[in-house]
Amino acid sequence: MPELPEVETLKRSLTPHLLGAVIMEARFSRRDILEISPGEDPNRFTVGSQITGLGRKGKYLLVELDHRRGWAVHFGMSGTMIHYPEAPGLVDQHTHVVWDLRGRGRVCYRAPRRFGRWIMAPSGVSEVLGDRVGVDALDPNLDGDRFGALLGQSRSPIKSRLLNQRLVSGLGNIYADEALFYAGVDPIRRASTLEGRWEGLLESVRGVLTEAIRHRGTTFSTYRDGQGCEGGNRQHLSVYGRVGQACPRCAALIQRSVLGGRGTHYCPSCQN
DNA sequence: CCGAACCTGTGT
DNA sequence: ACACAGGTTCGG
Repeated sequence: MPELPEVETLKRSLTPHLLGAVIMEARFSRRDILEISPGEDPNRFTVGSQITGLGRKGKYLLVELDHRRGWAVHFGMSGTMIHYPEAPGLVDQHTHVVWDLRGRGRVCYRAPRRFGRWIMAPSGVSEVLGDRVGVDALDPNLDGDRFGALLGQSRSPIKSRLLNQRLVSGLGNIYADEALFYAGVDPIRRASTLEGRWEGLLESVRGVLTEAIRHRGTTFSTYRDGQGCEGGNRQHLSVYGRVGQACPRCAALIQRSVLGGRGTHYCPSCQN
């Protein structure tokens, strides 16, 4: 579910409640969503620590504990992390992590489909992701040339390149489709043929992401921010989820196809 | 590179 | 019963 704008919204909405809090008690109820170093115990690793910062890289929420340790949290398709001012909050069979904060309520992580992951970082939460997450799409150091150099070295469809988190991170199915629409680029166009259009595509990527953050993310069904509130960006989407509706630019009908196994939404007339 | 796999839930 | 869903990884 959450792509970059949703995780960014989550981070911002959780920060005032979590920053500086001490984790009094923790319950990790499913081993299979944890990536932990052998011999480490998630509870012992966590309990008694102070939350010293919240960050984000791509679609990962970085929870920094004291002594440079922490957790890198991924939400898969259906994950949520909600802060409740007091217990119990929503705890059911899909709630896999619960943290009780001293005097500051409780955080519950739910992931009904269990595609999410908690990656333990015993030394450096931003480094633990290694090369599985490339430069963040909103990183100011990313420019058109670098963007093109990263994505353009392949004959794969440009949309598949945008979805590859090892190259540039943060885009998922919604915002890849939206960015390609704004840039006027056909999703199946081969990446190696985008010569001269990288600057424009990167501008479109940044545009759709920052607008979505401004609207606090897109909620189709399960996305919620740190207080359990829905995002308001859905009504601002141009093509995603709008099959059969008029293109906002040329009034042709938005189409849907399947690319790399993902539903792909585009205007057949504006995008080439 | 595509499809399948990993999961549960929802809508037709 | 079947298709589909905001993601990632693996095998062929």
